[in-house]
Amino acid sequence: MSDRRYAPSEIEPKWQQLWARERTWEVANDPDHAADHSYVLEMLPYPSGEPHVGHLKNYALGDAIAHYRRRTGHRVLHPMGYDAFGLPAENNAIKTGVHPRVATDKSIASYRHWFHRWGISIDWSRELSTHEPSYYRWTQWIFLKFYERGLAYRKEAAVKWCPFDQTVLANEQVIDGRCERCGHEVELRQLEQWFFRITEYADRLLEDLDTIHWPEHVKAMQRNWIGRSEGAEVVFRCDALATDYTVFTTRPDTLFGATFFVMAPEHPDVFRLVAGTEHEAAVHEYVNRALTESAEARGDADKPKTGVPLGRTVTNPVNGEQLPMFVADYVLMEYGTGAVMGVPAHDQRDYEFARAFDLPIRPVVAPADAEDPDVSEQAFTAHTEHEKLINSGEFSGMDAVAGRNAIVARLDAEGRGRPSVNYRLRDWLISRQRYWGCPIPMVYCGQCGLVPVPEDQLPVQLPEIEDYQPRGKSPLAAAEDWVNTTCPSCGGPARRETDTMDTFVDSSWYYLRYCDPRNDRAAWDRRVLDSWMPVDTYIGGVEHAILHLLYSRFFVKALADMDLIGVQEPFRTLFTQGMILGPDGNKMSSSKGNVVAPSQIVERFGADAARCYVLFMGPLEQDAAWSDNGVQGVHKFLTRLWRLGDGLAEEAGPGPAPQPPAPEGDALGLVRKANWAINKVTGDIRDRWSFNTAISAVMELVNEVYLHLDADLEARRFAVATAASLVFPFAPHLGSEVYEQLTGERVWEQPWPDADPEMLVTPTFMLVCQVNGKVRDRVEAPTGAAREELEELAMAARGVQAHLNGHQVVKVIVVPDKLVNIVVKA
RNA sequence: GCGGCGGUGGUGGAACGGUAGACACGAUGGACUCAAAAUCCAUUGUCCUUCGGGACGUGUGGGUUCGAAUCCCACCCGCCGUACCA
Repeated sequence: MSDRRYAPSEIEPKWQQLWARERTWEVANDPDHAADHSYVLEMLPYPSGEPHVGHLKNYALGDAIAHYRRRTGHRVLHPMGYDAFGLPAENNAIKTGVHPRVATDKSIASYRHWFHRWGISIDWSRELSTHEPSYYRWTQWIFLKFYERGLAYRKEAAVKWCPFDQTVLANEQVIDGRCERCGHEVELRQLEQWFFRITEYADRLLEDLDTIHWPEHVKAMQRNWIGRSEGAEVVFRCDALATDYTVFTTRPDTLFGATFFVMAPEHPDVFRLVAGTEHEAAVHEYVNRALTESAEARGDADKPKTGVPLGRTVTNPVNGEQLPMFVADYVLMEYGTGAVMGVPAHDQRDYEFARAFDLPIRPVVAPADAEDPDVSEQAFTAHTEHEKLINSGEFSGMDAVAGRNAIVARLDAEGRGRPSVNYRLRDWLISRQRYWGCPIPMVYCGQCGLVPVPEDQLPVQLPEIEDYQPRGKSPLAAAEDWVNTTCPSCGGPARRETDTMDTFVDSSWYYLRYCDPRNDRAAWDRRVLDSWMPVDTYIGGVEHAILHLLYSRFFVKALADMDLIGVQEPFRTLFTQGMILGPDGNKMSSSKGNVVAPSQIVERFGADAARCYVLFMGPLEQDAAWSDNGVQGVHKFLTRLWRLGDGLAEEAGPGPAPQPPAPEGDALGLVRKANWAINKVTGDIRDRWSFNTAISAVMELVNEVYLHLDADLEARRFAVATAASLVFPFAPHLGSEVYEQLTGERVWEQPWPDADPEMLVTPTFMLVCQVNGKVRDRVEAPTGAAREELEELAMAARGVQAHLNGHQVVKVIVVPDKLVNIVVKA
């Protein structure tokens, strides 16, 4: 072998330049032949600084799939873009005065550079960025479509406000009562804001989860987030004010156990109920304190129950009892109707409230094996068909399920209630009081009111400003020249909407634009779109499980309802990759000083080693800690493969490397191993997303060649060419290099190899011989031998004989081509 | 609380009812070197051993099975999501 060395720094740029020059990965739209289309997509990056190792894993993973699909006969769409609007760039602008576009574009250039340097097979002709007017023009167009259809609307509501970022947030962006961006506690504010009516799609978003191939935990998170509860609405009348109050309950079976009634502090009727009474002062004080408390403190389930009486009563519709009314902060305005019936015997929160206020606790559901439930310590919450109703008038004696249905049916008949479904999901608040986002294309006219900007006047361009500091309203409000406009309807003076859209709006449809990215007459051509959609394979981090992934599903359903797209779901198959942790096992962060920069790894070991290593670390969906030794190990493997290729090129020169016709001895062993590897790698990629074991199979093949360096040349050439071909999806530069050295061909133009079935079986195998399930020997046996023959061979095996010694054979289990288990009596 | 996912060598992990520990890291010994790096070879679950082999081993306890890391039941521990959601 020569003393030349594997030099990724020379090999890799060579192939990268060739792919760029020849535009190898570009794919033209061809809606007439949609059948073989495959859309492989990784979540688009938010460009900030340089890409990190998580990006490397994400794109290496998707790229392997894309390469595999291409070589199995698909036209593969594999595009790239940037989610370019957003707070970090804007906050940076506030600090430095540099326009967010400048910092963003710089970062995009870095990401673009590294995607090239990693050799990711991207169709660069479709590159897009959400901050370009050519993109956000269509974001605005979709907004107008939603507006037309009543899916975008403005309303005043109690919304989450981040005092640090000076903007409102969507529910999904509040984590544990804090802003997901900056970590500050959010406040509730009563503001008029723009919403998307995602709640209208709650049921379909829930049901259609059954139609897509997504990880169970992601589906579970979406189900939880949507939070569908079945129950009933029940009307409680307050005679003093001649007002009906409706509550939502999942436990109508417990209606006879209601002993009080509670309203949320935000409930609009609270002050009216106490106006002019002795309770007025106390209620005002309580409500004001509750409203100023932080969301986090108020949300603590462990804190003792508090509240104050309203001095009024409502009538329980099932038995006419008068229930005392309270206001208490454990009742939330944003769920249900903002009022609940209190059933202390069967709800733990009501139980705690009743104990604190010395209210009666009346059990109405009993376990199957007792007269009464034990409510001396806590509420009794079971309510299956095994529990029975007690103290419930004519319903006493029924089981809890039948009783519940009967009670709801009677309320329904009397007009005092009905079956009902409630959701936890709230409408999506999309307006933001910030600069660096997509302008909302609406104007306010003194004459005409709220007027949409006509489609032919899009895009509403984001104006240049100098002061990005948010002051409780959008910095855009200061751009007077821009704000003042004319009404598209009457031509009179009007003012533009100054809020911008949540950046999740931008990323809710980018995968549609990739299909037809240069179309300047429409957001997309419907035929082209339908030929690519849905995305066949979508890859990204699990952190988007209920933000981006739910919003995108909503978008597609809404667009489908407007007949703008032909699918109901955007992403047929989803794969969520695990995080790469720092070498210390912690999440990478600059403050911990455990950040591994891909640039350094690529410099030391090459892009192929970096890519292979992140896929080899363990199962792709799992988190895994970075190990420098691990990368070195993968680099060693690639070096060994390269040296085999280099040596064979010197020995034989380029030419076809087919499977030799009738190999024998070591050569046969190599040919078999190569076919085994083809079979293993193919299955691992196609059926299991098991790239770590796929790569280990190629390692085994390479090791096998090293153990048989004196085998026939043709067998070695076949084995090494096969290894290069199989490693190509993971290490495309090295795969291309070795394959070309051996054969003179471009590996990506070769079809994915097929295993020769004859080479997957051997004439003999090692028969495992067990006695009572314990392995006692292994003997060589002919493949396909009859059960009797295998039984005889096993019986005769030395290790078996030693353990039979006189015991009576009770039974013999034979698994053909695998094992024999002899069962003996002890 | 609720929902989801996991507990296998010194480490990351293989094995999806049939040989537990593939592949890799680390470690130990050796070869090649003046030396180091690189490379190559051997050994590497634990404990016994007369060196043939034997016993024990996949969080714990039961069960199903000829056979269980794998399936079932109960429990313990860990991670992730979510939570006064009525």
